[in-house]
Amino acid sequence: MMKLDELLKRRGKTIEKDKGDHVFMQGEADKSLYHVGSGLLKAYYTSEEGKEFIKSFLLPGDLIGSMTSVVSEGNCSFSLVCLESTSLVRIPFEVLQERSRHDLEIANAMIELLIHLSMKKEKREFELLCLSAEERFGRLLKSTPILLERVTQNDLARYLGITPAGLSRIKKRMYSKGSQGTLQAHPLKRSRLS
Amino acid sequence: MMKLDELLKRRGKTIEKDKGDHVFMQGEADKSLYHVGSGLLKAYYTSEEGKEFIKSFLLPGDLIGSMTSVVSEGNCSFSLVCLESTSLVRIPFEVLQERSRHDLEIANAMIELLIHLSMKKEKREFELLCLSAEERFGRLLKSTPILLERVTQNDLARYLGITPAGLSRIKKRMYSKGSQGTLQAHPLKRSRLS
DNA sequence: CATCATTTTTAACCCAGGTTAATGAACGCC
DNA sequence: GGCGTTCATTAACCTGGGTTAAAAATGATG
Repeated sequence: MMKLDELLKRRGKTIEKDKGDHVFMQGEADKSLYHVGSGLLKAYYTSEEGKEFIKSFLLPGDLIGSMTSVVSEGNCSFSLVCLESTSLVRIPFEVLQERSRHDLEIANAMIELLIHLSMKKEKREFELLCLSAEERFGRLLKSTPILLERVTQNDLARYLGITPAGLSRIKKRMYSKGSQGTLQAHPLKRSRLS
Repeated sequence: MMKLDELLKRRGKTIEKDKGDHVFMQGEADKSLYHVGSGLLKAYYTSEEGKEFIKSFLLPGDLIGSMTSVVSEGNCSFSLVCLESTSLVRIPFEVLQERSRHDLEIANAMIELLIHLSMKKEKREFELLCLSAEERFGRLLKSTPILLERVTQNDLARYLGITPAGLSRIKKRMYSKGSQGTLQAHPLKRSRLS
């Protein structure tokens, strides 16, 4: 992992983006690994009807690749856009691959990396398959409460696999359960961002 | 990939299982890679309330690992059970890891393998997040129609993220649409297995 | 601070799919 | 060939969440 950081530093290029800028878009041919330095991004699918489905949010330290795409013959299966001004490091996947081919340490760092990314996907798959939207929201509340203050309710809902109206109802349900029940203090305060 | 096959042959152990036998169960500490030689298996999560959610079906040629688990501190996050009598090759993940550490070719085969597995997860994630149960069923119908004749409607439904009753309704809906519409010949014939 | 744009919440209505329980097919076995 | 078992379908009822559109809250701006 040390070695991979080093490689990223030596061969990667730092990219600075503003809020709203895309890093890449669904359908493009980009195959790279990105390391988030600062800011906030969202990775999302766009359906044929133009609907948006959010795959994940990315925070500093996170890694995301456009190389495990499978839809449309190997082009990017999703888009990556900045929700805040963001700095990230990009390294083409070919570089990683080429270096892996004659550097054992790099290859093993890649293995570790891929396992790490796989575990994240596995977790997401589990949540989508096994949990209700309300349970997914509850988990997010515990694991990454920061997100609630930085993404819109619309994005939050699209990440949970529901619509903003649906999310509002869930919050209300949770609050009323919580107030006469055991938990939850204030009504998950409603406020806008930016 | 050649090298990995070879390693599997040399260091892997062949396992023969009967219908109903488990290869490993959720919560166990097993960390291995399995290669399916023949038969049919299902990988599934069991929720706290005891409900079953099917992660995937495995056919000959498929690979599945118990090493990218993330739930419960690294133990298996799901169970693997045979739906038919099955033959598979098991290789402990430590062996792969250990060999990767001093064999460049093996390490690169592992990278390729992990990317392949990641792509499958990515596809599943996409389907669960972006498609309706009916659309998921439609895709399965096209990509792996064989499954329809070899798994129960219950399992099929649990794979699609719905209940058997729900699946029946979807079939009926599709059939009636199809008959006065454009496609679908016979009512997706109803018959049992085994 | 009044207005405007944006985001969030609500409400009304609808539909997909859950739940439960009953009914129907197929199969295996005396 | 009758019987029990297992699996699949159906029906009745209910709930979560979609859809649309309106209302309320917030933030930005002159």
